[in-house]
Amino acid sequence: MNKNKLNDLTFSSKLTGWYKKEKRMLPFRKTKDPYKIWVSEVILQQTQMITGLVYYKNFIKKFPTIQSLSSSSENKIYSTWKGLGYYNRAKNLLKTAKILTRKHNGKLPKNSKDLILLPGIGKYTAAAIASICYNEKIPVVDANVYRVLSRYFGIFYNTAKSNSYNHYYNISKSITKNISKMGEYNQAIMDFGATICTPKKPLCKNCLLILDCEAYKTNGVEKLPIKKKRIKKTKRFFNYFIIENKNSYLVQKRKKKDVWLNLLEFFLVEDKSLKKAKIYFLKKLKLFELKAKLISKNNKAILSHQIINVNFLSIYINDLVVFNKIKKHLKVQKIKKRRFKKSATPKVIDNYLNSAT
DNA sequence: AACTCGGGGGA
DNA sequence: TCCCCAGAGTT
Repeated sequence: MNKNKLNDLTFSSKLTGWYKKEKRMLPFRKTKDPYKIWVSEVILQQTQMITGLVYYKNFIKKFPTIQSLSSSSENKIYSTWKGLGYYNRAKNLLKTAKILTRKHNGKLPKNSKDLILLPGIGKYTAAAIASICYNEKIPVVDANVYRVLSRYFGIFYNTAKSNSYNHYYNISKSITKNISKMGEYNQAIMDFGATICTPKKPLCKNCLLILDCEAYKTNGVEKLPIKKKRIKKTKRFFNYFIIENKNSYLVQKRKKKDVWLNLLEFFLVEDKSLKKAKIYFLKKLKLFELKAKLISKNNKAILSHQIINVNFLSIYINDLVVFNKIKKHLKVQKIKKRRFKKSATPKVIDNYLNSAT
């Protein structure tokens, strides 16, 4: 992003100017009652305005004050919350209401540091309540902030990273130095994000910031913010038993719907524990006098969706009769070593074969 | 740092 | 179907 833009304070001024004219009329905008702001912020966590509004009205009607909430029961609150989801929010509202009645003279703390100590009030909600109700100079960081700032300033920081909150918090701090009404600014950027700078099909034509928007300039509005969910790689543990005599291996073709379909491999026992795999293998053979000798450990196959740890164990069998018996028992095929080397095998097996010679 | 917690809106 | 939403708490 263009660092100079962080010193450009017109962004925040323009935004609050826009907000004064264009803000949505919402019930909790008519009040600065910290209780109502708190309830609205909790309801709107991960919840769109159109969904949350009805619940907000019902909730305030049933529980108009902290006292009425704290003296209620979990069941009664749940019935109001029914269908909204994230039920811990309701649970924590009650929990906090009781704490407030017991320890805080029945009122919410007046600053973000104390607010954040309460159950269900995290970084965002603490900043929202403190700035809106008490004009504390603390920016909120929510999904709207990620979106609006990343687009306007051209920020490619991955919002899926856990540090993204701090990243955007610091940027917000530096661009709001001239803002005196922090609560107004916070609501402005969120309202703007919800109505103009929307996730999909943003209304750029109605945007007063269009001329300075980095994403718009580069035709990349809908590409921001960046949210790279990293694919979680499942860990697997392959233990290959190399059953061999002088010239041949016993091998199998991979059939199941899985990685390496149709490739040739050694006899496989998939188990996190090498020891268990060994026991399983020898038991299956009923040949306890044989020894599976570990020859190569911790080879890795790193695929797009999984990491496969591979061990190789060797069982050398001179006796051709025994060799064939095992072949039949395990339902595997005999193949010349030279030929196996040329066959299509997984990369880890290729590596093994090449390193062994 | 990754998981889990929900349900609805909208494309 | 998938992505997204005025996040927080737990492990």
